[in-house]
Amino acid sequence: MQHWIIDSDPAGLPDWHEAFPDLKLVQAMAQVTPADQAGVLWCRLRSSAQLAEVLATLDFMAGLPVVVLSDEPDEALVMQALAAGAAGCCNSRAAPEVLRQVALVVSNGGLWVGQSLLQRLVGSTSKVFGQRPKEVKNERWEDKLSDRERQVARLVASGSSNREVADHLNISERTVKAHMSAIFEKLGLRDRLQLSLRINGLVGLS
Amino acid sequence: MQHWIIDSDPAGLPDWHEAFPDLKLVQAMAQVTPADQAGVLWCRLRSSAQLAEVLATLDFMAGLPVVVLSDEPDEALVMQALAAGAAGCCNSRAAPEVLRQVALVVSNGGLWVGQSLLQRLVGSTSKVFGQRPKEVKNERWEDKLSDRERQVARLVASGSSNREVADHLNISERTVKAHMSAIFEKLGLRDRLQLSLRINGLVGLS
DNA sequence: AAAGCTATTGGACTAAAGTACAGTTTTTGG
DNA sequence: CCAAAAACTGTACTTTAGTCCAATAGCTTT
Repeated sequence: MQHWIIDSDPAGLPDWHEAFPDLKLVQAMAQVTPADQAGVLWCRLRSSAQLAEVLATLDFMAGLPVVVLSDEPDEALVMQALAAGAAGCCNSRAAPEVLRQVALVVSNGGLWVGQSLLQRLVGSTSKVFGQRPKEVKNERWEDKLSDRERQVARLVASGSSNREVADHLNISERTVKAHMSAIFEKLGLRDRLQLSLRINGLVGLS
Repeated sequence: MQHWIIDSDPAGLPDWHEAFPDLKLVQAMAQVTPADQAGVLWCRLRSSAQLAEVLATLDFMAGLPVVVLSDEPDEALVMQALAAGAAGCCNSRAAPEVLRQVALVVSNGGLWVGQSLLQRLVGSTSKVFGQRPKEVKNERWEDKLSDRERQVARLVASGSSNREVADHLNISERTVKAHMSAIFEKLGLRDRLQLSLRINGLVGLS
């Protein structure tokens, strides 16, 4: 899966690189060479004026689903983007795992709609929105792990082998294993597949 | 993760058992013993009149998210269910992998909204809805696998080990490995984690 | 300063996972 | 009926994954 991110800032955001180690960060549409394989095209909007420009070129991105990244997304923007053919719209500073989840959904033909928007669409003060999130927040996996463990967990959950994680973080494979054991212990899991389900399980609604 | 399904039919549907091998199928609310661990409570509606009855008891199901199963779900029903505190509503005859995906979403505090409803909520004839699904359908993983391979793939993708799959299907572990090799070959994958991402990747929108 | 958590790594080991090669039986379609 | 595909199984092997025991070093809290 190939990820193209278009942003006027050549450095992009750190989380992007963590979310997609093999990301291609470019400054203009023209630099996007439509690969034959599957992928996602992300466009960061620096101003709302840019929206029209971006959406106008969506048609040229033949196979790739397009996700709009905005620093201050509002619901109107999301609606516009979706109506114009984008597969989703989310905050530029979304956590790496959220970005990966968005990628999973849109690369399979789905649409990504954030929970806040969905809440307005449904238009009710559902008990679920009011209550469940709190219960769940008490057992967010992120809170149980150290920074390094979280980093390892994300890479593994996205399909990397221990060897690949080790190379990517410049540590020994042995250390990766140590982190994995700690992760399993802390989260009460059995293996990396369960970890993936735990981390990627919260998909579809941000 | 414990799954309780309430249905007046003591046998339930075959797909339910395939989706959740360790499912607890009961005939009445009273038979649901709220386990301390995480789980999902599924209620099958046999008539729309049952809706009020079911929703009235939602409050008693302390920790468990509730998903309404309907043989003929319509958008009004889904809206009612959500507004009353249900975490989702889907077709009783949904495919096993869809059920599992619903489970993943709701057990993590999310809401499940089907694509058709979302489409109406968004209220536009988005290009994404019109075009992408067709492209994607040409490479649906289900179409590339045999019946048995599909069955194995689903179990593995939901976190089962080879041994567990073998026991569940009453075949040798060796046979499971054979199926796995065939699956990897046909789908061009490397290991079971990639398979899980491929299968569970389409999450959040049915 | 001592205690505790985190990051790091090593050796050694057990257990799964995955592959290669080879074979039988059953099912399916022409 | 025959051919092809699918299902099933075995032995043997290589590679990952995961665990156990042990150790060093940095950083934080009491």
